[in-house]
Amino acid sequence: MSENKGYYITTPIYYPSGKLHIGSAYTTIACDILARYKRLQGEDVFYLTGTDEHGLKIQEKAEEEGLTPQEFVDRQAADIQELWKKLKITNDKFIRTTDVDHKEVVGKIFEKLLEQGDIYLDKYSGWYSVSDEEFFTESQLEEVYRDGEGAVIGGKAPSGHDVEWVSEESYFFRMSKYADRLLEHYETHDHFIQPESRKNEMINNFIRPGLEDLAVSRTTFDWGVKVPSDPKHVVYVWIDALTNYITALGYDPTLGGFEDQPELFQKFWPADVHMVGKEIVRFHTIYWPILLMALDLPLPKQIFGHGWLLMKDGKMSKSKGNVIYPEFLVDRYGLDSLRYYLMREIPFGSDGIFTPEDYVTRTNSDLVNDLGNLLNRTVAMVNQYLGGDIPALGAEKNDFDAELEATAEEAITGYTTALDHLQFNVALQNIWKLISRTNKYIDETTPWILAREEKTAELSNVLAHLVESLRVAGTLLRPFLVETPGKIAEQLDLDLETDMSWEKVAYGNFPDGRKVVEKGEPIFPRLDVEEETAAIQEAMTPPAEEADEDMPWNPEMTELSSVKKEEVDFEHFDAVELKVAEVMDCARVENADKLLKFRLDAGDEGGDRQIVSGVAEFYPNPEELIGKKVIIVANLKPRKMRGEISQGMILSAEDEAGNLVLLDAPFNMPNGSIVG
RNA sequence: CGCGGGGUGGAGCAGUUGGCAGCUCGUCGGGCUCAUAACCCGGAGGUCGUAGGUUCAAGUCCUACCCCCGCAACCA
Repeated sequence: MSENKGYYITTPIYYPSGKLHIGSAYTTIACDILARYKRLQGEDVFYLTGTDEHGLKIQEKAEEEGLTPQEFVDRQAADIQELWKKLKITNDKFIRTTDVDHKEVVGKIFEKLLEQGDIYLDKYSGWYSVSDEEFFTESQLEEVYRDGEGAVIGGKAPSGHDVEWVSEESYFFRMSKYADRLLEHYETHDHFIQPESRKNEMINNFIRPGLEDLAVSRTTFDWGVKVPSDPKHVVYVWIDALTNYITALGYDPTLGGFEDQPELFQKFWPADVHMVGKEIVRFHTIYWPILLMALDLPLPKQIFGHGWLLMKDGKMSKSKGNVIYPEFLVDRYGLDSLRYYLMREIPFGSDGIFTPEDYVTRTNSDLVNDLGNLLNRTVAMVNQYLGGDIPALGAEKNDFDAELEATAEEAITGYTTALDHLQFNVALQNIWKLISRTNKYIDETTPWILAREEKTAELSNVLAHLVESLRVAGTLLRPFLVETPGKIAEQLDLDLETDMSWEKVAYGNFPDGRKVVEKGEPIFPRLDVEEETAAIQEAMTPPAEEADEDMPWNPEMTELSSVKKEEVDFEHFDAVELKVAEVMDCARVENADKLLKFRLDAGDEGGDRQIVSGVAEFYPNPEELIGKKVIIVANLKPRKMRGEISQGMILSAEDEAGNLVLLDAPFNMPNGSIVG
């Protein structure tokens, strides 16, 4: 804090292959609050967020939509920036890995590491399937061919395609070289990884077993930064994406060392906090620091791996129909309600559960009842009893006053410590302690009785305490809520920037001679719990596709949009042999959660065949399937799974939610009947 | 014995170095009337996953087991 440096905070750069859900908004809002908090305290803050726009998946997505990758990411990045605008995110820069200067520096960094010998060219040896464009390890192969001496000489990929031993060129980063230094850094920097528990996970699972050298280039796709000295290679995500944190500040390895870098970089690097989701802690606490060591740059001060926002039925996913998008909540309830909920409901660092009901009740009880109503009743009383003139605190202090003031002081210190430790929910709890105490104070001092009895001095003192509590609470809320503090200021005739500054946060700084607004409008409208719960629920359920009713049906006009795979011609399809088979027996496969093995009569002369299928979770009582007639792919190449041979595949249907059902064949069809 | 997280009043969670089990919501009863059916007070409700053990004392330490959730393996 005493350093003469800026405060640098980053979110991960998001992968814009689809629409961002509320989880990314959660991270970004958290960082925004931290950024606003530090700015409020007068620190010079640089807040960075952005997008990671390269890679195979983007290339594919773009293709699907008939766009070039660049067109695709341009649109996606614009959408995301639109969202951040909507959430009033105060990032100082939005970096895109397709930015020209970023790409240029990535190339330079790669070359520098290559020159230094940290990156070397080698063969990525493995079993490669040309049609899948994918490498497999031996254990991943469906089938392994061996020669007379037992040496592996070939095999088949899970897709059934032949694999060949390919030594694909790839550049590698020497991770192991830096492992000891990394461990030492962990030990000497207690707060490097937060929360603490994630640190041991990293050490035990990844570092101690030994770091493997990291493949940092690919030749299997080309949407990315080309390696300057070897352009058939594309720089893979590690070096391309992680380096955004330094390229955003203008880092350029060809300029020289730290002292030769641009001012912006020298001012803000190393980052104070890299905020990341727990799923990418590993990349940020192992690969990234090692990369920085290789570049001879200081390491970030802290990596904070926060938890996930889960839904009642587990992880959010489109197929479960439980995805909630932030836009909806903002449009319906206002931005502050969303920001409040996210930061209040989830202890930062662990997972939290989103439910529509929670959202509504939390908003009602905290924002509407406690805070909104407190402001409303206070303003009403000042108007009714004092003609709107805000009084000064009385000279004498009774016990109620003292207790209220003490609570305010505690709230301020509690809030500060909490935020310094990134405990957003605790910080909010502290503010609400003050708000609750103030509501209680009204009951204790009963200003309406004081008014009736015309005890003007006492009454003024009480009301002065109310407005002052609101001023303090409003000030503390400034990093969290973007509209509310301003509304409080407005109703209490305060200037947000001067009267509600961090310097004046301490109790007792309410300026003299102010007047409340004549009619204090409620700042948070009350929500109807049932109605709103239902509304959110509905927003989470994907709408059914709407049919275009105006046009007469013309099948030729119909876009076959439900098709995901490439067209096949008839011959290829005809190569597949489908048959009716009867389930003679069915049981679980040992040591496998998802597998059932079926003994099937498919009319084979040699007897029954066995097929292993990953449907165990949908058929908890496998024996019930006995006697059922199913449809199988009869000429599929046999393969072993968990040691059990599988001679074909049983057809099944799967809905969007992942529910799976085996397809029935009519009972009167004899076993072995051809399907086609 | 693959790795990790977790099991605390109806729901969601706190519980630091072992010392009478707390918070928010809900619920029931009361108070108040300045306020957005709000606010304030009080009650009911928990053998802290199970079984052992250490201790004067265990949600908190030790052992075993059960269950849930991620990841990994495995889903043609």
